[in-house]
Amino acid sequence: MVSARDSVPVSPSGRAPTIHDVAARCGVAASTVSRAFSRPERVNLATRQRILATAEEMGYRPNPIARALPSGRTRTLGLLVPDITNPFFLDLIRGAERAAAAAGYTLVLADTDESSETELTAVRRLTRAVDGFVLASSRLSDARLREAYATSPLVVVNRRVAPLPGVLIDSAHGTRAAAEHLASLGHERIAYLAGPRASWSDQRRWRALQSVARRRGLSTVRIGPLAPTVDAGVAAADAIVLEDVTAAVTFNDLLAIGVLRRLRARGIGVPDQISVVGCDDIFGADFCHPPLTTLTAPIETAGRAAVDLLLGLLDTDRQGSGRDVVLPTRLTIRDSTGTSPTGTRRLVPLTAEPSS
Amino acid sequence: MVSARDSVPVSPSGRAPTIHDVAARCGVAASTVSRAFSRPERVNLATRQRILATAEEMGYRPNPIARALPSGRTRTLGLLVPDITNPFFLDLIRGAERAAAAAGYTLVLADTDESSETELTAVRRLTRAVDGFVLASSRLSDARLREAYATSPLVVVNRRVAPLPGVLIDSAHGTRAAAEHLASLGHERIAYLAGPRASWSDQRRWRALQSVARRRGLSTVRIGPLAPTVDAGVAAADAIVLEDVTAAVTFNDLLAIGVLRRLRARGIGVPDQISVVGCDDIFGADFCHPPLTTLTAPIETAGRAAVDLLLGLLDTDRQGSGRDVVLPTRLTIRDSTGTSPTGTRRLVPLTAEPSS
DNA sequence: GCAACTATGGCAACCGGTTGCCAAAGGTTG
DNA sequence: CAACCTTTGGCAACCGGTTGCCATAGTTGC
Repeated sequence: MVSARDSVPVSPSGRAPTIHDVAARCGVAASTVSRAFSRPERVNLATRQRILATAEEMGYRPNPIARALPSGRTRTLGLLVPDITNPFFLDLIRGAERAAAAAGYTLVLADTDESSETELTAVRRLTRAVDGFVLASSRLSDARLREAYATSPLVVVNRRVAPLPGVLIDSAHGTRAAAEHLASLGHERIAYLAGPRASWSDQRRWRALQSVARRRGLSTVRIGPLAPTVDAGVAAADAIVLEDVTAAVTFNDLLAIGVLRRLRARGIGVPDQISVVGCDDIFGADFCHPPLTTLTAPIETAGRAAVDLLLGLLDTDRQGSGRDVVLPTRLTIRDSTGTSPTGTRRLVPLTAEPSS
Repeated sequence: MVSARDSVPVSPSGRAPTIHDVAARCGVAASTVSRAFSRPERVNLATRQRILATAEEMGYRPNPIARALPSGRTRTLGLLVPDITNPFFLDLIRGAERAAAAAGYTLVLADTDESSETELTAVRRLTRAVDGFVLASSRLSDARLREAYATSPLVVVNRRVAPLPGVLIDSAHGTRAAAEHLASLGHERIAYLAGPRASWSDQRRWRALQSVARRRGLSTVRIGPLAPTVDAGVAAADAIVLEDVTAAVTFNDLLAIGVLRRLRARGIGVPDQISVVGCDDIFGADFCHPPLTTLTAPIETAGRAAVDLLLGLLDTDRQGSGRDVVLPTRLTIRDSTGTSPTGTRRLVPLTAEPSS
């Protein structure tokens, strides 16, 4: 009714009202007020309503810090990414934030700056401040990760480390599809622009590419390791040209976009002279020029899955509800790939893969 | 020396060691251990070193929650954005995260989903969990914002609300430059794709555009309000065509990219038939097709400035160290603007602006 | 040689909630 | 009507630190 009442916090001291202020005003004990909020069935309905009304009137809000102290649970999750600059992580953050919000959790975000030092420091600093961690593309060693896992619940993304639950975007299948796509377009020599040395997905991708290359009699050349950035792609484009390939598959879209940019600046036509395949399908991949053929990765889903996995770990009821989550990629063909300028279009039918 | 020692936490109970465990092991009181960390000069050097060594050996880490309770300071800042999906906020988050990290603060991120309800809930939920807020493009009413400001330190971005410190990216000057640029290319009828109704910058931009239009004798048409998304841009492109303009200025780059995409799909040449000017220069604006002429906004700087302003608010020593921060935009000319297909190229010299 | 001062460490209250345990009140059953 | 059960609320300890105040011991000054 009185608008001033529910907007301005009423407290004796002028500071935010506490459970004790409410209790005093209601003539009950603080514990009863506490229970009125967190354990309604332990309090008489009438008493409870009186307490809630008074609390509302006084503008009382439970202090999350005080609440977290006895329980040790903050309803907060830590998300650590190596580089916020990378739009890949934008999608991941988005998915994680949504899943966290849906479960009533808050997300704490930290950029580890591609440094395992910084990452470790961040984990230590946050350790009792959050209920668990999602480490995306962690730069920590396997040993360090296991160690951290002993201390707090933790899920890794894009890593496979023995006992830790992880979310993996497996581009092996997608990479094979991309390689077959290139082979069918007559490409015979393909460059692979490799990502960071420690990357699990980089290894998967390179192996998948090679397996198709062997079967199809293509030759491959690996360029890298490269930082997963546009600038590195710009620089690597020249290396591609020197290698005299007709197609390039890149570790991620940022590299591919860099390559596109540089080739364009040099007047080298894409896909007329060189075909380019990216990976991830980040924001921008569909409207760059030419629109990028890429492996579409369910990044947002991965962020969501990581948080769900972590929440499962926290929930003592359904312990170990699931270990790893493996998400597939699929090939999205746009305009950056075309028939090879040298080879003739191969119309070899795709052979069924051995199911090993 | 013994590697197991500094990695495995040693505690009597099996839980993480506390200040009391360290104190017991050292034969001192808990308060002394506390002081050894937070008030070194109050403890004898020898005692202190003994305590630190023992703490290290036991793998003791201060509990940030327990630390925050008496002081009320969590060394954590809340950053609320209406839509993480928007790359504009990616840059803002990046800047904010960096500034926070540099000051030893942690960032809590929340997406308010373009809803003032959600935003208010998030503020309330986080209120005692963070030391202050950065509200980016807040959807809250002025009254609510002032109310929140009474409760906790708070900085707004892209809003101007009487007593609250804010960071503003003022595109008025940039918009005038863009309008002059279009005028000099012979455009006489310009569409403006408006952003959300409540947007402060949207109003600034529209007014700046109109002021140049009046001076230059151009006609303008306002389309919107529009959601600041690619999809809205796609839809708005058709409206632009119907309006029979030769140039369009958009509220942000997402809209511009949507417009570009749709015009391309319809076979309408940019800039041959229609020129497009975006705003913000987000990731992707330079490699879309054609590369977008846009107002480059120092978004990351804005994020950084917002956090710095907030930290200044928290720091009782240098209270009110600065109120608003206004950051300018500048016109970045790329390939989405060109001479008007109808008008002849105007070579009217730019008149000096009245300095009012 | 004694008063005054300083350096150092301990005690205990406190931050704002949560929760185990107990007591009082009221209701039920035989 | 007594024995017992259930409901409800209070007391007090606790979560893990921080900090004001005090006690002790050692140092300095006169």
